[in-house]
Amino acid sequence: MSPKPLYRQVADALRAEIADGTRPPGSKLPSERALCERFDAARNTVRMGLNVLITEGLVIPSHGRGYEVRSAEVFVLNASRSENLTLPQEGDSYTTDVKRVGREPHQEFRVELVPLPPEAASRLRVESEQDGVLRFCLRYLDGVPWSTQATYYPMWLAEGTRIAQAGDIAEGTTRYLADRGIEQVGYYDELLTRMPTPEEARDLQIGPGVPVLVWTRTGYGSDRPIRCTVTTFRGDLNRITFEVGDLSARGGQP
Amino acid sequence: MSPKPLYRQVADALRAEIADGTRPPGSKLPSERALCERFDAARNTVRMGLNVLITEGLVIPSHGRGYEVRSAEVFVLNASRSENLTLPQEGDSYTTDVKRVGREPHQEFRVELVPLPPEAASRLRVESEQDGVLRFCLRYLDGVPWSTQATYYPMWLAEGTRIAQAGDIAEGTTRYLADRGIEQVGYYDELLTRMPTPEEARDLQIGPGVPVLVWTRTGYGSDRPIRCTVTTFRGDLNRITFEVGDLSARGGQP
DNA sequence: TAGTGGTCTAGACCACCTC
DNA sequence: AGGTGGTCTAGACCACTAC
Repeated sequence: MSPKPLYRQVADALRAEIADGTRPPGSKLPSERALCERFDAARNTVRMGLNVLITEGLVIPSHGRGYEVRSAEVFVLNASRSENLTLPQEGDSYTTDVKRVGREPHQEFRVELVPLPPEAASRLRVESEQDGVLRFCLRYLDGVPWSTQATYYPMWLAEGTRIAQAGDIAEGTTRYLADRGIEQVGYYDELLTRMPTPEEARDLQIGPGVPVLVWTRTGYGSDRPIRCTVTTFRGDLNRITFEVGDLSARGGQP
Repeated sequence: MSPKPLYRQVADALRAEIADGTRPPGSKLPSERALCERFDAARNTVRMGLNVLITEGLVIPSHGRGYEVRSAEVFVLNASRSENLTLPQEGDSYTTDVKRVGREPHQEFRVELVPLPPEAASRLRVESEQDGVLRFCLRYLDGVPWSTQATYYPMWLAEGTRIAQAGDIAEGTTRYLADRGIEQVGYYDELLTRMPTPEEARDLQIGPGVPVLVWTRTGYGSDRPIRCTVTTFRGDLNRITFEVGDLSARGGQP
């Protein structure tokens, strides 16, 4: 039996203390130098142990203020009800969903004409590099960066609509298009997870050790795809749900 | 302007070389000592830079063999078609789905009577800590650990069925129960991502810097929940999809 | 055996935050 | 000012892998 490396002992000990409630969410860990004494280790070794916990998403380091045990308050997005045009909405789906649970939405918005990235182009079934309309949102919840959403539209759809024009579409683009005869009759959702790119980490203010959840919805008209929406969530703050079939036995649970 | 820290320069330079194809997936990075020379840095500093790339999921370190650029070959699981009893199946959903794309499934299986964990108990609407049946799978794809699946059943359902007995149920449990009058009329899916626990990292042989994708499906009968399935995927190797509505415009795409 | 990454030490100086 | 984490050095020895 080889003994565990010292830095793992540090990580394991602290992880156990977090798990059993000795160090509740929001509390501070002892300082690195204090942990050096406790474990009789060099500072680099203690830092390696703390790094494990950061990578596991358990603690957040703050320069000059110590390490804090992370608290988890997640937002649940119901992907089945989102964009369901038969449900009552005030404004777009995001605003509706967030207000429904009594939290405060805010979004920064922009519209661009861009060459379609390969993933969007293939999903929209147009040539890659061809231009398309990008409607981009950086979304906040109670002032905290929460997710980014990029929706790509093919050029043929931009003509004769306000899609390519700057400015929010108050009723939501899905409804706006539906009212103009471009109806979304079905969609294809893809979900994946990975570590954030440096750009995503910056936009969403993601610390190290937190993955992103990427939700790609391709919306279809009766004869061709009409849009491709890529939503990137902070993995530590979000959960996505789908409802299928008869859930009357479920009651009104969240 | 403060210059970037040296270890970030190391990470950025290597990340760029990976992105532009200079270092293709499967290739080896120069050794730590070689990178020390190239960047005129101490070994610890180079290791900090490499650590960034590990955390981003871009490279995998192997003791004694160097760092390898990770290659991504993902498996796509269609959660809408999975368990759809109207589709032809040979055996359970997992086996069917994997064979459909010409890959080799393998699973290690066990059945236990356990106190229900809180998340499962609340979803099954029984008291926490009460006993339930756990059917657990560790699943491989082409010999690589791919996902774990834990399905919890309430005790009332175990009586008079083979659910609580060890051994695989060849036709799949969903069909087995349906054939015995316990029909799943709807389900509620939840998706989240996080970093793996040490146990998950061991079972799935997940390296540092790779998140897991957790898919929880609660199946409902006409009057109450009948099971809760928690599937934990390696985030680097899996993607989940959902289909809703009329997708005839989509054709037979994968 | 030689080269690789894994672990670890004992310092140093800097940048940030709180008081 | 004093404590915190952030960065960095220059070594050391061990464990694993390849040849």
